[in-house]
Amino acid sequence: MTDAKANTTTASSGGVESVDRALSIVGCFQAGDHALSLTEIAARTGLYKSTILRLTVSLEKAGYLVRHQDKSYRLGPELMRLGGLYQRSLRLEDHVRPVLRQLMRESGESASFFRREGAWRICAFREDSTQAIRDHVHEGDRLPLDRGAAGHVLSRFAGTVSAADFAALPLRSFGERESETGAAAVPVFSQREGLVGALTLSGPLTRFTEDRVAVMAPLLLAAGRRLSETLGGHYPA
Amino acid sequence: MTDAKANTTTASSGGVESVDRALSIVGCFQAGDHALSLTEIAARTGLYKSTILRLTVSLEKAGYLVRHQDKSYRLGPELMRLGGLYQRSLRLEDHVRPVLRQLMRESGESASFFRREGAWRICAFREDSTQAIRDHVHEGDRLPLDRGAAGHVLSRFAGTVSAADFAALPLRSFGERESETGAAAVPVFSQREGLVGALTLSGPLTRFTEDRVAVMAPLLLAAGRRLSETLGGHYPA
DNA sequence: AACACAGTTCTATCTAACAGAACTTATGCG
DNA sequence: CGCATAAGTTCTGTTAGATAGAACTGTGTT
Repeated sequence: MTDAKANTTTASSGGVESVDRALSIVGCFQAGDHALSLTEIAARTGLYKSTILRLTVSLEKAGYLVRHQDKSYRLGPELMRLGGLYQRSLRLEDHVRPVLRQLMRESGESASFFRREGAWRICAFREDSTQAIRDHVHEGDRLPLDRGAAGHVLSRFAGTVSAADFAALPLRSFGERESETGAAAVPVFSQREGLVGALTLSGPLTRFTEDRVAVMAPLLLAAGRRLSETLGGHYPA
Repeated sequence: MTDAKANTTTASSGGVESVDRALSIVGCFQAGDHALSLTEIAARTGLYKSTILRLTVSLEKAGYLVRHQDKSYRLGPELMRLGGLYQRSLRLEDHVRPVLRQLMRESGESASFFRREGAWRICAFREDSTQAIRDHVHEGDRLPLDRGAAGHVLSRFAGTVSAADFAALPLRSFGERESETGAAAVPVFSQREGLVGALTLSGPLTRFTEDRVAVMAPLLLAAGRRLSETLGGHYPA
């Protein structure tokens, strides 16, 4: 390898450059971006506009992007199909959703299920509270692993776990990831994978006081235990 | 090289081949496929295994695919993030308006989009015909749910739907809600909500004869299907 | 009218994507 | 148990085709 232009950000081996670039275009859409202009995409990715124009033709053909009248790019419907497929391929969903729904009904607060994904946690499933004031997290959202009740659960119950760890459940957080939000969370285990995720109840701090959380605790623990048993994992007796 | 101009034959033109191929790998996952082997992917896409191996490195890096212990490929979590983003970026209006405009241009009649609202239906969006004689409904108008083509659609396609229901599309009404007005309507579905509304063409009975409506029918059906697909819902094949 | 800026087209150059053979594990089957 | 066959992986010479960047068009602003 005669060293190429100074440019290459990824540099590292393997893969196909044009594919990396194309996916970086899709990837530069972040929460809140409804539409991005060619110039904006060029700024975010560092690619030449002509290159983007070429790559987006392929992305449009595949339905990953849609170009609007005003020349702006938006994400395309194929992503929804694939996102749905991904979720269903984890058959977790069938078991988790009913539990979330029940948790939400019993507690009145939003119930979510987080999975670890590298150095992050993603909200795999969620049942929103029906109350007017609630926290806003959506399925697919990626949150930090080191903040929030669910984050702590995914960190602490990843390896071998002591009885003391279970005694501390549910793990709580108050105004930690977001200043106005509180949460309580428990782990979920399966037969084959061990820790698969964290069940959490979350909402505004005004409703997440120590007292209130103490009421939610047994609901969460029961749900975590029940779901884990369904998946073949188990809590200590 | 010699004369570049001549070589316009394949004309699959535009786009980047390696990106097309990479996306065809992701695209070959269909409902029910939890995991695909290298060989299976090669069979479905027609690509060489070595090519797939190279391309999948990029797809894995981007989180579009995950490779399991057993060497099988599964869809990756990035797809869920993007799918979620897509759904939230859906502003119903952005997708409905262009469809209405096209419907109106193709048919020459006023096109409207109705949503159910309790025991009523309201005209959420509308594109008026340019003809001098036309029916007069405005955005925001509240009409009865039990009269008119769009009303019937919103009633009949609300719950579970049979193939026979689809065979009857578009639903028609002649001088029903208003003595001088006729209409034809089809349902629109989305991924999450199911039935979201009804697309309708309406105008004076003098232009809404059985014959004329028969001409509009395929336009409406195509529009309903297309819009539904954009929103992640679907018509039966 | 002149400017600035977004989007688009075009092309010579040379990278890096490709096909296919060769090789190394796994899996089945008699 | 061992032979057969298929799955997965690595390697390489060739050249297709992806790239960078200049040039161009169109649109809105002062």
